[in-house]
Amino acid sequence: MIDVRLLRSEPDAVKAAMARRAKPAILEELDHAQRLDARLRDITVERDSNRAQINSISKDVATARRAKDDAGAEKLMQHSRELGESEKVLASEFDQVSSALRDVLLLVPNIPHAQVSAGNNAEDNKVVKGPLQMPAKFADYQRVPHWETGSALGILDNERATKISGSMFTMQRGLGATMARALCQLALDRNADAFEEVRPPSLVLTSTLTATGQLPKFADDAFSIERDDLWCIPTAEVPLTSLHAGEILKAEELPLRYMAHTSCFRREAGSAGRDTRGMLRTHEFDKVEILAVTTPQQAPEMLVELTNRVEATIAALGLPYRVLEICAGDLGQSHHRSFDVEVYAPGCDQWLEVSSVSWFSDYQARRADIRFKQSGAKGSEIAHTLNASALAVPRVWAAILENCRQADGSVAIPEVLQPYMRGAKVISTSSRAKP
RNA sequence: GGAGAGGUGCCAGAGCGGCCGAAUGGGGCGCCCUGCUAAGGCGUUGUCCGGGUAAACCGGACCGUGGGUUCAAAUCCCACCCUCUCCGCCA
Repeated sequence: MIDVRLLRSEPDAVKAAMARRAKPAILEELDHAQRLDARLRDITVERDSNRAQINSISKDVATARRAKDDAGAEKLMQHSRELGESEKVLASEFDQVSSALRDVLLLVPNIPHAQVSAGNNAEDNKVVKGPLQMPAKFADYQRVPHWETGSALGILDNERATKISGSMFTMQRGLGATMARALCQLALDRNADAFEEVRPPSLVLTSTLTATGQLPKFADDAFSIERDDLWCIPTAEVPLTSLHAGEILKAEELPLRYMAHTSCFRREAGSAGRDTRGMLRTHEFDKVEILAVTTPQQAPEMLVELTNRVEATIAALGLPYRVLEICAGDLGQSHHRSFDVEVYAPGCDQWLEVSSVSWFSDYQARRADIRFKQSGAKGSEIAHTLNASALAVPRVWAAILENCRQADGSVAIPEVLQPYMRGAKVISTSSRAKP
């Protein structure tokens, strides 16, 4: 959520920055929010002074009662009753306007960082690094989509996954399943030097999913368990961000760094029928997320650190990759600035987004009410949050199957993964799981 | 799932419907005393919103959450949430 006070004090600057998102509807929302805010302040002033009168009369009533002046007390009470009536009106007006304002603000996206490049959509995102580790030429045996290699080797069994759970679910088997787990272990180990490992709940409250920005706008993208009013997390970002919701942290404790390996659940409502083969788009997948809570000053440096960490893991796997900066028009709802790391998959001839490294400024923290306090200082400030996929399993798994496919149809396991795979160096038909 | 107890400030813990934003103790911070330490003395110690150019200051809100009663609610009533104990069930 953006700061209403900023909209109040510098509306033109806010609107100019927001216009870069290239979505005119946002500017209308901002106008609407401004009008509601002005109205809300008028009501607040009136309501508070009305209440002040009631409070003061109540004290006078007590004084009169003590002085045995019942007639005087009765008169004061009568007056206060009248004020009470107008308070009821003011209070309901206040509730109405403030919840209307909140509803609008929840839909308003974050303000893009000044350095975010201009652009209207994904086409305008610029490659800021790479491609790296890209061979001059791919062999024909690398030009095989992972779903073909996966089923030939018996490590991807989507037919049965679909039988069990319906479309867009996948299942890895044998060394395929082992490799999925190995990737997570690798990502955790590579970040354990600075990030505390957390195993958070996978089901969360509506308020938790609202804090990170998925609700109310993107309700269709999340699985919900209506009977219990719970939601399946689309990413560990959701519970990790809310870890400190409603808390006031000490400035000297920051930055806080957390990582978590969880399943992620996505309805992919807008993408039905897209990327249906293989593992590129699925309802459930595993991911290791890294997340930081920082002061505003620490955030830019953290953004660089997270990007470096994500990149280093992909580099260690030996995969071809590049880094893109997301332009203003393609920036996610909650994002202040972000970079995508993409891996090239020769079999399906696509650059696959394997991580989005994002800085949310105070947008999520304001929703989640995460603050920090400088020791000795009065008051508190809203914290900043940042996060990244340290490693999202399916697409990296797919990219390995395609990049590391050998002439004989087997897949060479990247060296950094081998220690997590009981020493296996290659996945071949001879290591095939029984049907 | 059943029965009972409870949720108050950084912590512990008190709180007849008005004099309670809240006693008291501990902790933290500041000062004093002391050669150092210990002990002691005095003071101070929440968050949010609005007004004010601003420090001062003024008004409002907050005692699990949401409603209600009342001139007035931490205190009374209702619902919900959470925690603890016991029973049941169980990976």
